Order: sequence, then C-alpha cells, then structure tokens
Amino acid sequence: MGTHHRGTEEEVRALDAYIKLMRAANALTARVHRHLAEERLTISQFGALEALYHLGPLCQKDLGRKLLKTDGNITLVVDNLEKRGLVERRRDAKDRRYVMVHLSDEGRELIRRTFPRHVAGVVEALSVLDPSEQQELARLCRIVGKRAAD
Amino acid sequence: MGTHHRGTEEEVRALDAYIKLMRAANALTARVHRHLAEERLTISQFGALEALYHLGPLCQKDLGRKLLKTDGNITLVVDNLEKRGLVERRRDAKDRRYVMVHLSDEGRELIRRTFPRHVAGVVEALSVLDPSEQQELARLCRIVGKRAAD
DNA sequence: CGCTATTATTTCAACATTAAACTATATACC
DNA sequence: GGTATATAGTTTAATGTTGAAATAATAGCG
Repeated sequence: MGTHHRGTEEEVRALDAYIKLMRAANALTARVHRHLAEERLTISQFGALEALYHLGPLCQKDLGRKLLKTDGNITLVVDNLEKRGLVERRRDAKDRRYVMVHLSDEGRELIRRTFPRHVAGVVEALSVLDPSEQQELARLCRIVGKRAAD
Repeated sequence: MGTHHRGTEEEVRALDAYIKLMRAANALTARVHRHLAEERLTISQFGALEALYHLGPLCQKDLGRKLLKTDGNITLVVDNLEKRGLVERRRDAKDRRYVMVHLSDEGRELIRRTFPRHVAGVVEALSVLDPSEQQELARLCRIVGKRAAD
C-alpha cells in the first residue's frame, strides 16, 4: 500500500485510496499538459477556451464556477488569453458589473484544432481500464467529490 | 454526464471518468487544505513534513521523488519550512552535493499534532464509500496513474 | 592525472492559485 | 430617492509549480 502510516485498517484503506487518487490525478494532469504545451497553452487556459467553445460566451464569474476557480484567478487567466488575442472581453451594456468573455476567431480555431487531440489523449490514458471500469471509476469519484465539496 | 462534448461513446466515457477524477481530487485537496490552513501549512509543506516524519531525513532530490515535484519546487518549499524553523538543512559532509533535510523539534511536534487530524479528515471524506469500494477506487486509480506516468 | 559526463541544488521567468482587501455597479427596501 | 446590501471584477501578497539555465560537486575513464 502506498502509505507508511501505521493505523487502523480503516485508516490505511482510506489513506491508500486518497494517495492513489491524487497520484492518478497528478499523472493525468502532467500527461494532458504535455499535449497542450505544444500549443503554449496551460491547463487553465485550455479549460477556459473549452468552456467558451462548448457553452458560448460567459461572464468571468460563471467561468470560475465552471472551472472551480476563484475570481482573481479567472481575471489572470483571461488576462493571459486576452494578451494572446484568443479571447475578447466585452463589458455588458445592461449590467456594467459583468464582463462577458468571447472567443476570438483565432481562439476558436485553436481550441477546435486542439480539442480532438486532448480527447484522444484522455481516451488513450484511460484505455487501460475497460468500459465498465471507467464507469465505475467515474461513479466512485463522483461520490467522493460530492462529499468532499461540502 | 459531466461533459458537453459530442463524441463517440468511448470518448464520452473516458472524458467523464477524467472529469470526475479531477473534480474529486480538487475537492479532496480543498477539504484537506482547510484543516492544514489552521496550522498555516500548505499541502506541499505538509507533504514534506510527513515524508520526513515517516521516512527520516531525506535529501531534496529524494524528497522530490516522494512528492513527485521538481527540484526547484522542493528548494522553495524547504526554504519556506526552514524560514519557519520547522526543518533544518545540513550539507552532507561526504558528498557535498547533497543537502539533507531534517525535521526540527518544532517541526516534529507540529506534524505529530497535525497528522492525526489529516488522517481523520481523509477517513471522513472517504467514508461515503464502503471498504470494498475504497479498495476498488484505489485499484482503478493505481492502474490509471501508472499508465499516465510513462 | 585531467577531461567529460552525471548528479544535486539553486536561480529565474512565467503562470497558477488562493485569500483578503478594494472598486464599481446594481438591487432591495424603508 | 437614498442608504444598506449584494454581486462582479480587480489588485495584492504569499506560495506553488514547471522548465530551462546556471552552479557546484562527484564519478568515470582514457
């Protein structure tokens, strides 16, 4: 087991699952990032572009909700995407608190080109599990994630 | 399912598992960090202290291998722990390339006090799964992590 | 022995991330 | 209508994170 802790069975079991889950997440993140690095995209930038691509223009608050990130973080990520001309900020005329983030043509083209490779990478990484195992993994993670989130 | 992508069954299944795994890892990380924040410890700092506590003094390279982090990262994390007096750097006399990192008395006391609460938090977060589910989650994550790592 | 390759660590630039303080705008309600 | 409250976004300080370049020390080998 992946832990050096001497504890009850319950503790060792929970710690082992925890560590394995974290390592799997880290390893997957690193692998996915390898793809993205070729386009000089970070994972956060890719996540933002993908959300805008699939959901259409979003205000920064909603973007943060989708990506589970803080306001300040979204400000920076959008800053960096804007610098590269991949997205455009448009202040909402009706409620001037909101900043709607739109994909630029270049951003749309980039995410359209990049997304299939991302999908292929994820499929490949998870192909070590058969379909029912993938579904079981998703089910267990959903339960754990839901509990941990509250 | 957690994805808006229109693709083959295989793709949707893999993406769903991927997203659920990432969200579970994020949520668990945030929850664990809540505990640690009370002691003004980051997750990385806690990880380093824990490794030193359970494995004894390590050089920074080995610490990085345990925590799956880069050399430069370890330098910074150890810097911050050292500033707080929780660890001590000792240059190896035989091979002066190595810096051995030792827990200070204060660091040992802190991790001894903190670790049980960490364990309790992990046990609590995973208690939504029964024992066999936890083991299955660990098994699936181990497989995915191993593949993704190479 | 002396040169080369390897290994451990540090430094640096760029980006991520959070929490907290702050600004700007809009809403609610008396 | 004016004031309190809530919401969106920005800024700042601290830490993390990587990848690449730079340092320092050792090991291998002709």
